[in-house]
Amino acid sequence: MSSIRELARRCGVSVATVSRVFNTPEVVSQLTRQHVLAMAAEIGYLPNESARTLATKKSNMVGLVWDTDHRRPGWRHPFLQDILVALKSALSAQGLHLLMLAPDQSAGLDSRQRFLRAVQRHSVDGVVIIDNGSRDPAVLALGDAAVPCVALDLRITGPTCTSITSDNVGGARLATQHLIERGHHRIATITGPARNWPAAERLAGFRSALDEAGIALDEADVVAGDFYLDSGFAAMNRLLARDPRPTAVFAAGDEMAIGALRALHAAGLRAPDDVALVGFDDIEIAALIPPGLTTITQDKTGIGTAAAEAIMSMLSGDAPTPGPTTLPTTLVVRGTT
Amino acid sequence: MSSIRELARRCGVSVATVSRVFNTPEVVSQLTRQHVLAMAAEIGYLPNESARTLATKKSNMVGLVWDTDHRRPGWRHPFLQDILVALKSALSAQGLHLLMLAPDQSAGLDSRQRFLRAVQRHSVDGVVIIDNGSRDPAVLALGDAAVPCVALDLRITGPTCTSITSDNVGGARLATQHLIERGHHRIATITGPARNWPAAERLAGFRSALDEAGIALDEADVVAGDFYLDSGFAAMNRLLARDPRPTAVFAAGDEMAIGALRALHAAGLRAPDDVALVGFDDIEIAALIPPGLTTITQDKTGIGTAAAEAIMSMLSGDAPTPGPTTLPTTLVVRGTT
DNA sequence: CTGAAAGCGCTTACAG
DNA sequence: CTGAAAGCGCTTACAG
Repeated sequence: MSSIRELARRCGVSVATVSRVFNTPEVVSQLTRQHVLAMAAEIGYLPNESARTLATKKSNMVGLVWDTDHRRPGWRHPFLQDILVALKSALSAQGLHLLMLAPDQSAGLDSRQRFLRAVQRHSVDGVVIIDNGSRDPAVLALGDAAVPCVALDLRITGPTCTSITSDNVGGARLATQHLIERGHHRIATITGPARNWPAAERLAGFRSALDEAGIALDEADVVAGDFYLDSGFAAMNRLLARDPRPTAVFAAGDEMAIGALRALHAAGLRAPDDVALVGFDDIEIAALIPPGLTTITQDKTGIGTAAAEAIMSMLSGDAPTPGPTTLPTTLVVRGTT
Repeated sequence: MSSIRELARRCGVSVATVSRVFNTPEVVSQLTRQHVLAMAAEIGYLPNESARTLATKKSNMVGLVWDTDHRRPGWRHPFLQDILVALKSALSAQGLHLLMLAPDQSAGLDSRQRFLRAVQRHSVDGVVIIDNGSRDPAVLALGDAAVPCVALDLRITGPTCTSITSDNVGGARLATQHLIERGHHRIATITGPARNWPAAERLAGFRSALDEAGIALDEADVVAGDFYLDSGFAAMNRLLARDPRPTAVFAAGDEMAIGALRALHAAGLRAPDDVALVGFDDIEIAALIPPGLTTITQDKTGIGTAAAEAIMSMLSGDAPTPGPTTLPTTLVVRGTT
């Protein structure tokens, strides 16, 4: 609460000097430095961040654009919490705060402007964007903000923008190849929403692995889900209704895989004997649900850390990585294959 | 980027007038208001929040104190994400941003000061504290900040502080009574860490329900876990080693309950026939893991919303609710009982 | 090594 | 309904 002026007065120095002991201590004499520091501790002086931001144009805050409001009810990022922990930890280690922005509420804005304006008003040093799972890429307008910007699982363009995502193509290929190695040659897939970037990549990886193995794909074996459990259930039911039915299924997300597993059980079938199943994500449940879901692991902590590093690298003047940064995925074999 | 001065100049009015059209529009003539607004849109003027905060001492930011760094590795709040979504949504609806604070990095601070200082420097309008699961209540110093403050699952004192938690006593009683109604009279419990507030309450609820039913409790049937899966596994093994063994177990957290279930299976036993089991939390897995975990539901969204409401109510001048605000818990019966 | 002064971009009594 | 002016709490050339 006590201001720099008060502290300066008590120390008999100018506010400039006080400012220097907090910002460029090496430039002030040891004696005055110690005096100022001691007095600061005594009266509980703490520099006001708003004033600093106003004066320096640097806020030490990274904006987080995460649209919790326009979501379909029930939407839930499968492992956002893990990403957030890693992101916040890495940022915190550098003294950067993470500002979860509320969309600007001015009347007459389309949703894609609301976050952009919130970003601009707050002098954040950078922004990280998390896929909101909505069909409306409200958020892409942020490419226009002249601020370092990293998007997770979302394509974004702009001179200060970059993206981070898992190796979805590679992961899907691993999953598919694993099924092939298990001897399957009639392999179906349950996909995510067509316009979702990771979903598209996983489908592409699936196709390419099949192709490479010379296995033909019946398009009726490609059934669309929406990443939610229920859609996996429904999709598996459609697959089971086929005659003959596929002997293996690659579900492009663990939640859907678990829905698919339920459909199997409901039909009196079991994995892997009747149908082999592999998922994608490696969420906590995957290891816990019997017989254990074979799946592709995303490096959740790595994603959060990479996002922080991308921001910080741009903050220190580097150009953004041109293409998306892709994190390795790995196969973890459990009971369903 | 264009400042209020620039906009004023272009409109031929004073900066005071421009400020008024954004803050108290009803006080300026319709004509100038429209003119200013139009010009603002044209040149892309947006008020600078740091400057506003500096001038008004109100930041429209709520600080979030969530210590991701001092956690034991692997610690993971079982449903923080759900709380966060609700909290952020409710805050956003009122135009409040959520600032995830990095602890102050000044040398020579003990950890309990770091967050307090971060709070003080940022002129946040309020702060919400999330239990960091650490034994060191680093965070309790925040009771000293002269700022509205709500803590989740954590006791905090101070003239501007209040707490929010689930009805842990009531929930534990429900769980225990349910077991009693199922005919059990030898009921054990797996507890959380003794100094954890919800853990203590759940144990108290468990005891009181037993008491009320005139059922004696062998203290060897109270075994301590730490809320993690592995501790549930270990605890159940200890319980199974008893002779005779308990016929029912109340685990004070779902993760531990799932660990307990695994221990059961590993011993070739099943729930509910050999041992009945009820958990606490109702995390996603509870419904998914066969045979379905009977548990106590916490209102995760309600907790986040209540936190936002408590803050906002204090922001509008109300005194903090004196005691902790307690959210109802409910029993959901599934396959393990 | 230190100080005086201007400036960062806003808000808000105070007059009119 | 509007403007001139002081003030919010800092930083940073510029001099010395």
